[in-house]
Amino acid sequence: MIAHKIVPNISVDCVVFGFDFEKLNVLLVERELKDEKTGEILISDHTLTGYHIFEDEDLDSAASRILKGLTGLDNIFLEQFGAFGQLDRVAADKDRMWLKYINQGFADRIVTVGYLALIDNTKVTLRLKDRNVKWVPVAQIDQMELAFDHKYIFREALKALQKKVKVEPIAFELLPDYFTLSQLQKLYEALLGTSFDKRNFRKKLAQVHYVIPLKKKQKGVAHKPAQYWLFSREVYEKTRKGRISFIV
Amino acid sequence: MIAHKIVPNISVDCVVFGFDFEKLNVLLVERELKDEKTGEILISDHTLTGYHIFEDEDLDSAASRILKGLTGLDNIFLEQFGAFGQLDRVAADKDRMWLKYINQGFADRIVTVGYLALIDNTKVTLRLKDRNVKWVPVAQIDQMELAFDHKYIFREALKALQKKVKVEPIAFELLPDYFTLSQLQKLYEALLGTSFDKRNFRKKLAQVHYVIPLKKKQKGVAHKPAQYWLFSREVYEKTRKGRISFIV
DNA sequence: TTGGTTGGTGTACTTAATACACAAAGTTAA
DNA sequence: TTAACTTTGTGTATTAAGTACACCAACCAA
Repeated sequence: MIAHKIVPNISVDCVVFGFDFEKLNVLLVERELKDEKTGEILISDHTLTGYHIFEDEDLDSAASRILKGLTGLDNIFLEQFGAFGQLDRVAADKDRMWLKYINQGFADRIVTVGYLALIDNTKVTLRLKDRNVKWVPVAQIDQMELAFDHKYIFREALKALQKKVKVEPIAFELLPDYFTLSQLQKLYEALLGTSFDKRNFRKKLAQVHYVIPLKKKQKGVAHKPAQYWLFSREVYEKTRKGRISFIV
Repeated sequence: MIAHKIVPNISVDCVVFGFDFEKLNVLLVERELKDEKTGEILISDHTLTGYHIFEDEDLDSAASRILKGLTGLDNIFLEQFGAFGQLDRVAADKDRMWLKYINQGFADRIVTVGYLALIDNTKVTLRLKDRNVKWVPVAQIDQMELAFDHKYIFREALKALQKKVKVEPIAFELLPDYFTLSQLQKLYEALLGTSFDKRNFRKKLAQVHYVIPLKKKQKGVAHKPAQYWLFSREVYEKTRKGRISFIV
């Protein structure tokens, strides 16, 4: 493995969303710092997943690299949603202490580029050397303590996601290759924080041709088994109108 | 005036749009470099308006500063639409030559944050010391030579603008405080590259309460004078529904 | 066999989108 | 002063989409 030189004042941060068929979750990394002598816990909170870009890589590549490291997957949905450069974004005492502790030659002033990542929970087992990674329900983030300006960045990511989901069929990135319509509806409800009428939701889907029924059905469930459906990006690209929309 | 230290590898670029009641224009700065001895023209093309950020300012402040210098105005509509960090974005021969010539200690690798700016043409006279600034119709940009990756950045800006305009009432930023409905329609047509039926366009506007008729009328025009209207952001904020919408 | 659970469907009503044509109010030029 | 020119401003009929709402079907478990 080649050693890459980092750019000390530019990073990317990925806000990784996942859906567990119940609620929307974000991926956070635990951050803990103990006093070497006393064992006192100096820092205990969470961060988004991010790192500095390398001298020899693009922004997008840096984000892909980070996600690959985290999930083992390429081809994850990944999209910029903003750049964050507030003067004080890494200036809190604990954050300075942390940067000093990890001591990797980062600058005092860091601009970070935020990436939205949508992943299919069912395909992935997370890993990150030496660090604990976990899924946290988005509704809980407000009560949590996050490093740097990561809470702000998370909120912007969520807003961007909610906006985008109304206008483009990206929600499917959060589902397995095939899924039931109830799962899809629950996902939209989780994403947008609303609820839909089942019949109307399905009527709307019927207008669209890129959600396609399979022959397959659910098995082993204690109720009428649901049909599986699939999202076809190909059909979407071919049939999309200039108009806005799809759902709400 | 205090001397600010620049960040050598981070800049902002503003894509400034204006509307002349006929078509949509972008603001470009002429870039020319002559050989000192022979007088031969080495570079002759255009750039967007941008500059490096200072050590002691935010990204947003940097963009505001640049626009203030250009237009004399604060309170211009200004919004990030992307960060650009391709490895080769400042690597073309002429661009390297230019950076060497202006010799201000910029880095080889520069990440720039793109800002969309919408300005009311009627309020502004442009200025930029030592440089020619001009409005260029967006339709012409494809045939022009632009510095760095500025053509790409411009295209991304236009896409972002077109997307946004369908969903938020930002087009009004391009018009004077009061305007006729035909002007508004022409603006939407210019922005989206489509055309609308006059009656349907007005019917749609009538559903919305934030475009408000004034008592004033046009004067001195060689036809039936049109009524003036005004956009009220206040009414917009109060009456907006969660739903998407407004025009096309 | 019953009860529990989720899946899947249709109709009536309201609201928005689209297509389309002509008289009114001003200026200009003969 | 009149006629020609130009842009403004308006309404209706038709089609498409959004909304509100209730019940039977299919499977499992006990």
